[in-house]
Amino acid sequence: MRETLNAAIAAAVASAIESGKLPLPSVPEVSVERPRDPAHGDWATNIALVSAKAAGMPPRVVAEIVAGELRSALAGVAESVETAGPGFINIRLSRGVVAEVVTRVRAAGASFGAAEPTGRRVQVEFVSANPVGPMHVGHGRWAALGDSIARLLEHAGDEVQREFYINDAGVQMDVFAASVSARYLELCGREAAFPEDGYRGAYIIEIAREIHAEEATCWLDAAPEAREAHFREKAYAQVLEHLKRVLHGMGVDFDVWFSERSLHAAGEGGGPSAIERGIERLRRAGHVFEHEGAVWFRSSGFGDDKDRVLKKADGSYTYFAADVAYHAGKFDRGFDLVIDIWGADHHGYVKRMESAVTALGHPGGLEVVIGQLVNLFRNGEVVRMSKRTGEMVTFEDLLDEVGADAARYFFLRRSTDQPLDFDIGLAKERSSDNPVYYVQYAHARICSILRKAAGADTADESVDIEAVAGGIMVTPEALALLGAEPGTLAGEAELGLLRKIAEFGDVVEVAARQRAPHKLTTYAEDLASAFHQFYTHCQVVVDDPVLRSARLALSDASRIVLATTLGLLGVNAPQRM
RNA sequence: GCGCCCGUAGCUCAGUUGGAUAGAGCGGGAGACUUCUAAUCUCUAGGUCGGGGGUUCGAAUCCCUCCGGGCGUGCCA
Repeated sequence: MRETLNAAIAAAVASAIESGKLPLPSVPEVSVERPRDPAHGDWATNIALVSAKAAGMPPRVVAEIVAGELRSALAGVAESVETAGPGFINIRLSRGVVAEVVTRVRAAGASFGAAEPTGRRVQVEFVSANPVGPMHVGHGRWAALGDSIARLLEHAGDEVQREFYINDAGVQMDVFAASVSARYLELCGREAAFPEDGYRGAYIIEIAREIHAEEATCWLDAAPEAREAHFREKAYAQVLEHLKRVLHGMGVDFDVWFSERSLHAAGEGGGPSAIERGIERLRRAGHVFEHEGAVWFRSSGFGDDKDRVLKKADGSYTYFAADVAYHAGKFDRGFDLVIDIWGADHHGYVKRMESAVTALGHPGGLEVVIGQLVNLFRNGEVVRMSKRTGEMVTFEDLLDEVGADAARYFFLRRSTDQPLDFDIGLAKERSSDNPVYYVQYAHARICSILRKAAGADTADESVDIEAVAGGIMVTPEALALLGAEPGTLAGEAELGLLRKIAEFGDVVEVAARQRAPHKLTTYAEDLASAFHQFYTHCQVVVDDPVLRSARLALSDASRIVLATTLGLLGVNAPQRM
């Protein structure tokens, strides 16, 4: 519809110019928008305001001229074309045209609002936690965020791969192993000094206990190096298993789990490692220099504050060097766009990574989304956590308590760059205060209506909703009954719902482009609200078979869009509550 | 000091990249179930969009400046 109107407006302006009514050198950029206020119609254009100056005429006069042309061009499509305010042209579509969206939604089903395949290959990398402990709630937010962005991009036509980068190289793994080792020795009844900077969480004891249960005391007198090397792998495997299980439990499954270690390992036939080859690439491009015994990347040449070390004076590589190699590899794998989702505490890292990707020959190929942190509350009270003592509410605890649907929904409800206050009490509440239930309830209500329409008990779970929905037959003439009584509560409720459904395509497009799933939760709540109003003011299963078919079809279209929206959020759409 | 993010109703936040009278939920006040789920709906109160300049037909939105908060600023990961 947007395209149709754009074209019609451009043509109207062109014809006004041609007939000499409008003194303009050329047709300006046309844009139509949905007015905030429904009293302003379905669509509005500011074309007259934009071009008034060039035409040397007051905006309202320009608007009148264009509106005159538009009226005849849009006969049959628009019910009215009016000028208003400082010079807007408001277009009100005829009811039949507005109601067509019901047919389009029901024909498209879950793919309503989806774009044609773009052929673009996108990788979304997210969570990417150190495998040395349980996920915290921030990881949960990033998991929900990354997965939903991936779903949005898929809906927008991209081919998407989800990847988890496992930081399994580096000193944190040694600290981890030493911590487990100390707990193991304690379990064996031996005094053991706990590492100064060790991980003190109770989960370390759990891991040690499992090893102890399996292998008893056979590592008690082993050389510390051998013991820790063994424990490191055992503990790593356990944590990785935990990560996969928790993520799967919330509906997040990765295509690739990428090990940082593989970047350090020698290449084919003992050749240079991926890290060494990555540095070599930067060197060949002329962006590497040596200084004070270290190897540097000249990131300052790409807008970074300062240059960054790749290889330390002691011969080891920085985390950044591994990341350079890792990102080089992503583009080798053929991705057109690489999206990284990082916690806010890493935002100082963005510039250097972008610099490296540009230096590798992929300017603009990397996009970093920064996810702000999560503050946990319980009924208004802050939940205190201590990193030092390891006391914390893990993400798994949170999932167990509030469930995957509420967790995902709340994580995605705020814009990405906004810190999130997560209230556990509210997320569990089964009331109207809780937006996730509000939205799901609208979906369940629709299913209940469909069951009734099929002549079944409204609570009969064995009813196949899709089959019932597929059996609803409706004619364009019937659909034109929707909103046939504007000004009445029923008529306005029907029109409001139709308009909200018609917005969906725009919402998905913007949410995908801006990597902003929170626009989906806002939309979901608006759509649910529009449906609840419709439900209150309009009896769906009425005696008149024509009106009934129209309202059933509208309910069904609402159901489909509601379910699709929730699907993009990764939240279930229950048929009964 | 420098860099990034944020500041909108009592609270938590939207605001479609410059549009019309700035919105929603919660909280406050008043109402609606013989009806397809009241986990719902209706009405009402509440604002110098942190302050001040600027850009223009038009600014919460763009530019400058100041105030206030968060994070970052390692040859750590």
